[in-house]
Amino acid sequence: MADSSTQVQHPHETSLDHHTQIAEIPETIFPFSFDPKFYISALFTCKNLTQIKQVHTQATVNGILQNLAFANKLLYIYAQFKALDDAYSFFDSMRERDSVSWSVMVGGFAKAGDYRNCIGTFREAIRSGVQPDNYTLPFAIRVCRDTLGLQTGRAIHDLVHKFGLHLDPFVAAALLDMYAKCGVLEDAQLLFYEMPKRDLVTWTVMIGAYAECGNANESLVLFDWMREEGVVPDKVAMVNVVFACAKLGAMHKAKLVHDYISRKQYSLDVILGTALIDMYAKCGSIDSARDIFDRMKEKNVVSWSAMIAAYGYHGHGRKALDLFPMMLRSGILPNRITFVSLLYACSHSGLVDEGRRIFYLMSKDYSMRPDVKHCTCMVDILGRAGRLDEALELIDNMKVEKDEGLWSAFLGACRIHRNTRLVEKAAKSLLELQPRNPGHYVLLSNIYANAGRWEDVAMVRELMTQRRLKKTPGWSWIEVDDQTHQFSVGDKTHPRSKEIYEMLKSLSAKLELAGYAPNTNFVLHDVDEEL
DNA sequence: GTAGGGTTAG
Repeated sequence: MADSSTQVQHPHETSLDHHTQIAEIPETIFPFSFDPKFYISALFTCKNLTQIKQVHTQATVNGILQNLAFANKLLYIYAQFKALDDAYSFFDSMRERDSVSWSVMVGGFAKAGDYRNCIGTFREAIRSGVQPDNYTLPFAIRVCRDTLGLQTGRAIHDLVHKFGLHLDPFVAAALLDMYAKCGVLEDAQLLFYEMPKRDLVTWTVMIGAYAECGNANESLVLFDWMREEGVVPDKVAMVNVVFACAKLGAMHKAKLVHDYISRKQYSLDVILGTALIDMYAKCGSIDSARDIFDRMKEKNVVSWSAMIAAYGYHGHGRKALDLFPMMLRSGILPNRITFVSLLYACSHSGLVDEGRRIFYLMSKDYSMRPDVKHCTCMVDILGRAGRLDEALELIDNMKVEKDEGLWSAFLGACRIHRNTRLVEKAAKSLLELQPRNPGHYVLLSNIYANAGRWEDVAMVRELMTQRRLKKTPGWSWIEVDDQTHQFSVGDKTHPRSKEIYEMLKSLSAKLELAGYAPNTNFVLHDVDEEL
């Protein structure tokens, strides 16, 4: 293999600058050259696949392919232009490959979304005895993240340890992200606390990981800690912090974080802006959300959908619907999520006809076939309005697979309208769909209890015991004056528990005096301790 | 030859 620096220069190109030379000649004519650098420059001026192939051909004729630096660049350019077939067939023909060649190939498949070939090539690399490096590993790990391939991810983590790369910031960040998205926060924590030094991206990923896994409080703790260690957050870090506030629903924190963003003068780009809209809406301030929305210079379909959804869960169905034509006028096309948000807004404001219109509009005008989420919203809209038969008809005629959420929506409607026959049907469908979910058993048992069918209650309870299922109690929390308080059913752990129960008692008494009769249908037999 | 970012039903 000739090294380009020691190779005798060809007389034709002695004093030429490669870039100007390429720019000045017609595309189809290539001068003779035997210098790989010349071909590498040529590759980076290519505007399309045809030009790349011309350089490839010329390089072949002049024997440049033997040069590994050139060959790797050629691979890279093919991958950049998403010509993975060309890249791979060339890769296959290479007589010599180094870790760069492998990582370009693995990364090429990863970026093209070809997960199977990405992991396949990675495996091939390991088998062929190449040392995986901090370039190749993150690509393979991110595939595990995107495919939720925890098992493969763990196997790769073992490899990482074997090669002593677990403290590399690129590798570690990829692993943290993978564990968090696969829902095993503990694994992410272990690795994170093992690291003596963490860079901004590592901190950012971990902040996002905690929020993602439902521990947004810890995200904010990490955010403070990160700054104490002298790591300065950037915009991407702030998006994760904002996301954590949204998850937490804590207005006090939300304001602090927004103040911080304003103080640091991070410009409100479309992503940070959208995250803030969502945060304010979920923390209860629809006006602040709208304020951000109005101040955003650039808005895309995600920002519009976020604002529509925000009005939706604040019960402002009309305002949500009004945004739709405005969005269209500004030249933004709706996506599937926009329609979910619109339908959701209808269901929470009782807008039956509008919901129906949107539902038909999406397939008629935008050729989008409603998926199970759209159908669930529609079932919810019809069901809440008491049109249970229509809702059931929609379910029966659905072409897409039915899931838990769909049956839950239907079941909710049946309970509101006290339709015992349909309630049972829905609960049984749920049970069939998810036989390991203890919640569904409790639900069915409550329904039987309600109807006085005690034998059926016993049967369902027995089934639960047999299958070793136990319902885990839910928690709720509320933020008061920068303090988060959390509660569970029958919970007496709060320091002011006594006062809280007394207050509840007096509230119930007042409600009763005002003529309110609580609907105990829904709570019957929910918790054993209360019986 | 590398990384981390926003919206969605029940």
